[in-house]
Amino acid sequence: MAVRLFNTLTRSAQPFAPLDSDGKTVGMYCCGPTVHDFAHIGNFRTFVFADLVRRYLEFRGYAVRHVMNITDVEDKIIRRVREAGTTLREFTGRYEAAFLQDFDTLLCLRPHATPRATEFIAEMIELIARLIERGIAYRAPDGSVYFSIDKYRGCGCKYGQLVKLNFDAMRVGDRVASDEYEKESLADFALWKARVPEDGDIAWPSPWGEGRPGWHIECSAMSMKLLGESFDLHLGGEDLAFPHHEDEIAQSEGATGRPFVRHWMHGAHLLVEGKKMSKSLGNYFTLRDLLAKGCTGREIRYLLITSHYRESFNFTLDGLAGARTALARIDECLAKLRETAAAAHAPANAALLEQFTAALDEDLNISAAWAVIFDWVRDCNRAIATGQLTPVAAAAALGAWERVDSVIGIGNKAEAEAPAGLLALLEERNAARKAKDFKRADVLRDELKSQGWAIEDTPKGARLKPL
RNA sequence: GGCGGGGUAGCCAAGUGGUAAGGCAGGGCUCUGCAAAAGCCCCAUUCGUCGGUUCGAUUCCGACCCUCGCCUCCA
Repeated sequence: MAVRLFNTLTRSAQPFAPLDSDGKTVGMYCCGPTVHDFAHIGNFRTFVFADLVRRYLEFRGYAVRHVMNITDVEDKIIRRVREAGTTLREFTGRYEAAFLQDFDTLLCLRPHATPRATEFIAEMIELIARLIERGIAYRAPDGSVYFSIDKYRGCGCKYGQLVKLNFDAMRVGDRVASDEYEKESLADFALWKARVPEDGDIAWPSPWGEGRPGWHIECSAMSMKLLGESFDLHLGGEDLAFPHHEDEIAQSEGATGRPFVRHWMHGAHLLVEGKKMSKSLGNYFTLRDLLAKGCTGREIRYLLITSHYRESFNFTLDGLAGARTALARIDECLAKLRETAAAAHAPANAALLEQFTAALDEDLNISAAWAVIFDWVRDCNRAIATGQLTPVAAAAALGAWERVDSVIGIGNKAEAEAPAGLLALLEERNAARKAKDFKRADVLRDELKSQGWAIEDTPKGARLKPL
């Protein structure tokens, strides 16, 4: 049994096998954020998807080296730095910190490296120089350096590996014109952008004069520097397939003459309330907007990984409410398992793990995996309800859950401890109930409720739960 | 216009050439002083429409309708 993953290069799911001779080490690169604003929920779908890929490969025994870039120089950033009258570092530092905080909130594992574009300018210049040396890139009269798709093709390389392209039928829109500098050919793209007055002091020296890198070159330079000229996995949102990833392939393979990435994976976008997210529709949410509505990172993470990564997903506030209920069901089950297991120990239950693995091995069929998990929850609940679950069986179930959770990463709900004063009120209510003074008991229940705690009367006694 | 995804219950969402997972919502029941919480059970004769292939189609093929994305800012 092998992990099968869909590869955009072949448009089919294929068995995953690392390039490394040990068969264990995996290099994985995911296109990270452009730090010009707070990231929105759609951005995070991609990062949670990448986190899931990494966690699952680790679950399957691979040693993953996960790299995610931070794009901290780019047109929009430069404009906003100018508008804000601040420095590049100060501006991007603020949003980078916010991004990483959001990343943690969503319970994503931090990549092993998060290189900033501005700290790899030398590597980018070196890569561009190699392309010029090979005759694939050229310097335009304005001082910018462009990648020549014609020359690249002339070397026997293929442009258009990820997306089927028909350049003749391509619509030439306004956006092409607005990005036009002095390219030889329409499809050529910038490797190095010559400094213009609007750039202010945001520029670096290079053999071709002052300027700044084009957008695509950073990912080629940083991924190859940190993972090698050929590596296993490259991930990103589906919109990046063209031109960003196509151009990355061209730059990298054009410079090295070697295959760049073996396996490309693209996450689909999400809709919000059935529509494309847009500020004017009022369905544009940053993670922070959602947290302000009172939901947790854990709930958002759950919702983002309830559906398959290659399907567009409809993110709704209703769905978010449902996420809370669904997670509570899992939490309840786990709490009861822990109570039943007590001090017992046992190896992880194999049945759950087998089914879970079988589901995710098929191109990360997470929906099928959730079905396995919820079937398991129901089975556990039934066994507990009928008193048939032994402490050893409960411990085995918990052992398996721990493995499952290493992949889905929803963890355990933080067990909030009620303040002593409230516990005293709870005791008072218990006494009142015992004395059949239900009026008094209900008053105490309301009092606790007004302080944000609900009473749950269980067969084993009353307990407090935050509302 | 070119290319590529989708349309499965009230909502979200898997899946298969042999008769439809799971979650949420809803309904019933158990527990409870009552309630809440929790648990159990129920909940699509049917998979966008129309044709075709087949013993059999939601699944394969064709046409059509609707929808989303990419086509050099983009997760």
